[in-house]
Amino acid sequence: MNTTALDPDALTRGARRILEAASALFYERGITAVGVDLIAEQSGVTKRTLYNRFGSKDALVAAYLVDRDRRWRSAVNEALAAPGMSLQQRVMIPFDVLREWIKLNPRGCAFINALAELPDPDHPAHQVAADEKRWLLNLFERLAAEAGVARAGLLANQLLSLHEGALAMHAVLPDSDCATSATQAACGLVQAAAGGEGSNL
Amino acid sequence: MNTTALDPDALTRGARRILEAASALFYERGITAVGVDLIAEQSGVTKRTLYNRFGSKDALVAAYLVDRDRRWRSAVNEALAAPGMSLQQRVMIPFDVLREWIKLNPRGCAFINALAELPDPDHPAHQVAADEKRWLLNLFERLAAEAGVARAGLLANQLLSLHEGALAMHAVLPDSDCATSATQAACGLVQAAAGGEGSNL
DNA sequence: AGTTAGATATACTGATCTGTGTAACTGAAT
DNA sequence: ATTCAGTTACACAGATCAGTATATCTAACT
Repeated sequence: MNTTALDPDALTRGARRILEAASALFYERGITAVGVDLIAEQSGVTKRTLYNRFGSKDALVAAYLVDRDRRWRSAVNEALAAPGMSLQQRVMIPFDVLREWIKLNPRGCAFINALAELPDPDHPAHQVAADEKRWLLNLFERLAAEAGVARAGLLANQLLSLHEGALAMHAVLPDSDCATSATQAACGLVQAAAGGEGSNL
Repeated sequence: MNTTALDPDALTRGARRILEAASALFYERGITAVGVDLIAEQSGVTKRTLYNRFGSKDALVAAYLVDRDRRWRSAVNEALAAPGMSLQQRVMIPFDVLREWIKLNPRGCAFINALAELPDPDHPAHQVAADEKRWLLNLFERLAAEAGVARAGLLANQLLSLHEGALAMHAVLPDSDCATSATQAACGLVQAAAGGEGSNL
């Protein structure tokens, strides 16, 4: 009920276990296909506790997406904090994170998948998904501008499509290794836009 | 029941109306969220007829995806038949189709969306989705090879990610116009890979 | 010691969903 | 004229699902 803000450590023990179980189940099996009874059972918690903590399944879905967004941004921000990278290499960081991320998340983008099941634009999931993509888009633009790219907004759009496409294709054609080839393409686009000539891969 | 092959015109009047209604509803609202009662009502046909024609909801879902794949391939093949295009321009044709396609299909890729809701890898939808993506991947590779690209397989992978990413992003950030910027990026990649220098956009 | 928040246990409601049973109707082809 | 595939109308079974009711237990904080 009070978890709308989803303060990182402000969750009770039960709420944390519910969120962990729900995250795994929602991502692996889909949101509509997973019932609250299964989530309660998998998290070793009563359904009553689930409703006491989150209020409704929709609110739990929103909490799942917000938490996932938070974890993903943490991974990107952590990689951005690594020292000794050129400005052009820094633009590529989301792709470096992506290649690791898909190893543990082979079912594509959780936000795209959630929107597929939740057509109502007023569902909180839509805002969370849009925020996540816009955050990455803005990050690409900022990093591109810092690397001296003239039309950083355009390049950011292109890198976003490459990034999201590679993530989605891994769920359908995991053998095609789109993440690696997309990284190479992104590298080429960045170099062309920045006017450089060194190779980063 | 006999519609597993989905012969184009071998459908009865009722079956065709069911498939049309199901296609619109599944794409716009999601598969699990749409019940067979609603499909029957929207198509002006009895639920009994629906089960007589398609046997089960899962089979109807498979027919929906196969039909959609067929319509999309027709659009691409039609564009490929247009005369007077350079070999490099031909590699870009799926992107030209995409920019038109998303105007009537703003909810992203129906196959990606379906997989999000159907985690069972044995569901026929998985095969249909994989076939659709592999067909486009092979088409990109063939067109790239015809345009004189050396590593056509690598370029095809990159173009696929760009294409699918733009399609997916249109569902989340429709204002970002990823289809146009992705087309430009694809154009640049094709030119760089083919060693040419003319602009196609 | 007493209060209180968090959690347990279990049964239940009401709605929805996929799929079936049965009987009758329609229209076209043989 | 008869046959037969396609369809209608409608009720119903069986399962699942989100969410609630009620009463009890536990552990920490004051």
